[in-house]
Amino acid sequence: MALSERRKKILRAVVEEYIDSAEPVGSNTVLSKTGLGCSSATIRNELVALDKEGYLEQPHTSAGRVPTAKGYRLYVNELMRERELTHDETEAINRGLDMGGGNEKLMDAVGHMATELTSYPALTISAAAAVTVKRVELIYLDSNSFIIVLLLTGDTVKNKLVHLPFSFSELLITRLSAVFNSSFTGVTEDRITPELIASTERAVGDTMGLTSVIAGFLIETLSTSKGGASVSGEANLLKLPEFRDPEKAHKLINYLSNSENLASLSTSPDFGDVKVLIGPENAALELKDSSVVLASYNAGDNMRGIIGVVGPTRMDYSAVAAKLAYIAGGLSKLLGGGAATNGYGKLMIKGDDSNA
Amino acid sequence: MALSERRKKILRAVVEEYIDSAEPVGSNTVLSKTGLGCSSATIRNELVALDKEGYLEQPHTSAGRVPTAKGYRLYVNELMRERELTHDETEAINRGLDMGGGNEKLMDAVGHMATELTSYPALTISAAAAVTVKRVELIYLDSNSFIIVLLLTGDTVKNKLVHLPFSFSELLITRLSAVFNSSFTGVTEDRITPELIASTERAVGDTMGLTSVIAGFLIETLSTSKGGASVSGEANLLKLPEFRDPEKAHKLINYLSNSENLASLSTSPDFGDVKVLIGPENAALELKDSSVVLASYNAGDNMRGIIGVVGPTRMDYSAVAAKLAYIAGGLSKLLGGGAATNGYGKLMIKGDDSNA
DNA sequence: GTTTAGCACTCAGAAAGTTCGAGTGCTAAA
DNA sequence: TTTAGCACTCGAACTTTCTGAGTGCTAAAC
Repeated sequence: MALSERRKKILRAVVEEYIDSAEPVGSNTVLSKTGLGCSSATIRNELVALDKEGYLEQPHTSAGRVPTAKGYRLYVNELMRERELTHDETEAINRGLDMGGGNEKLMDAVGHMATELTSYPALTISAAAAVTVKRVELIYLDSNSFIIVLLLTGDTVKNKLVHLPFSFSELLITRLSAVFNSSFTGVTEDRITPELIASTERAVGDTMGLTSVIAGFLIETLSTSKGGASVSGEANLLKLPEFRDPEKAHKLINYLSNSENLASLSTSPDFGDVKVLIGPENAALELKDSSVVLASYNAGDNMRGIIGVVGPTRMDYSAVAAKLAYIAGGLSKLLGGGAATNGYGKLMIKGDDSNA
Repeated sequence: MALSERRKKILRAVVEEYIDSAEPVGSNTVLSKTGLGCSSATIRNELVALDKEGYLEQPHTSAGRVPTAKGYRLYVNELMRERELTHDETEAINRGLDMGGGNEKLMDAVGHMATELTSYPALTISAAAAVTVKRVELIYLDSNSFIIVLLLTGDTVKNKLVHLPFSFSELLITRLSAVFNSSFTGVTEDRITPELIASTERAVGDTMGLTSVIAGFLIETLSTSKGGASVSGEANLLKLPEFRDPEKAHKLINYLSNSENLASLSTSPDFGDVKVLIGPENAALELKDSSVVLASYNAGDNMRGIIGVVGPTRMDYSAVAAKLAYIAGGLSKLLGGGAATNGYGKLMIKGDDSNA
């Protein structure tokens, strides 16, 4: 059953007020916020109705109302006013994205920026469908050491300095370089078999195991480059009244510091959209009292990234979603070589309605 | 004035009990801990004396005693029993150090290990006297892009993929490579002047500004490689009773998350030793209620690193110091190509006695 | 049927009061 | 110098009281 206009207005007022104050909202507050031309008694009647329908609840009789997850859901889906970013905000984001640097550094910086902008912990997740090596370069340093440089899909560059206790010739390194470029490029991790390594070893006449060293680094690099997740700004939780109990904060922070947990957040197939997961909509127990807002972006070369923030259910969804959408749009443009499907920074919220 | 044997025993008992329990220690507890053959009244008399001399204090009349910074200082300098690491502990550390990986990754891993081992936030700081580039390699990819690979003193390798909106020849890249290797190696950041860049540009016939791009990356790399600091495991503070107030934890975490703050901790010229800074001995206001334990190591090539932990003044100094000393020793061996001055893992505590 | 004034009622949280006991300092005797 | 003994202190925990924001209901007004 659809809600009357008035009830919607009231629900919106309760949600927005509660987001601000973190305290149960009473009928008088609603009255003054909505400017509805009726008395507080009327509002109370409406509140009872919203309560019955499950959009609001009371922490205890004779307290004001607090939105339920269902209430937030409706708010996010229908009631929320789209928040335009200020010029300063878009400027700040553009500047932040501009600073270049390696891929990982960029993600780090983006995470910090999201934290800065929203004052919630931010998370960045990236996942590649299939990473392969595009180019292998070996740099001979001296008879005991050389550098491996790998160019991966997604234009990430990885390197490693190898130092060995025995000597080898520059010629061997050159030969290895050529062979690796012909046999190991465009190949996914699982295709680098012991057999391939052994045959390469024979082909190049490597009796010292250099081939395995290099192949080992390839495998390691490919497997660690498949994706990653990190958080920043966890300490911001401590400022929030819902985490007045350090125990609670600790639990959530612990959960977030495990990158496997984070990675599991990325399952949702949203692209170019912003996704909001409210309280119990989260699969993880540790997030049942919190909300997560995620925006995904196209990182090129079949890579997909997600940037998000975690906060209390009482979160300024509208501002957070707008900021993340803008950042994600910028990243798509920067990395994916094109705008996101919905256009750069266009806010298009898709919720998880399964629980609503 | 030197303390009598009995008073030392009592002081030690108070400190160790308080480290354990975080609660003021009474005369009866001391009695049962020391097994001293006297009555609690005698202990009380001694406690009053220790109180008068400034080693202990009472949170309020009729509470037990708590060590002062001076008390901890004496404990650390004279009373503390050296803690031997268990086989499991040394094993764990050795394993942790073994896992190789790039320099930064290693430091990250070491920080996490220190956190794991001590359950306090750990910090890693590194500082190089003068970083220079040992070798420059340019890898031509296509007419619009190439990779810069830099080998720095300390055997760190840095790279960057450069993508430009105009074409250049492979020949130019090769020439640039040669010139950079001859003119820019062994040179500190401040010696890379606009004049040098301009003359290089002329020498190599670069009209497109590639030289500046590469030199810019050199400068950037040299300046960011001079040192760095990072923290891990901040959330561990939340478990401690002294940080029951989230506000307090937040302040400290904030302080620690600023790497400049961390860097300023490294001023103390200890080498191969473990340094303990107790509460007010810390220069920073934010650390006045906390203690910091630092161990430094030789990272080779004139680089010096520090690994440390931050915790409440009530910290198990002996265990923490032993663990850090062992880690630092291992790092010296691993990176510096030799044992620390005091031998691998030998514990040698040097305090800051200026305030004692 | 909807709205509103009016009022009794509820209940968390603050404030004030009470109890409890660990631990003290002091005294006087050993 | 040590110790038994004892009055005293004071925070922590628990109880009680007070307060007021906010409710739900009723009955009259629109």
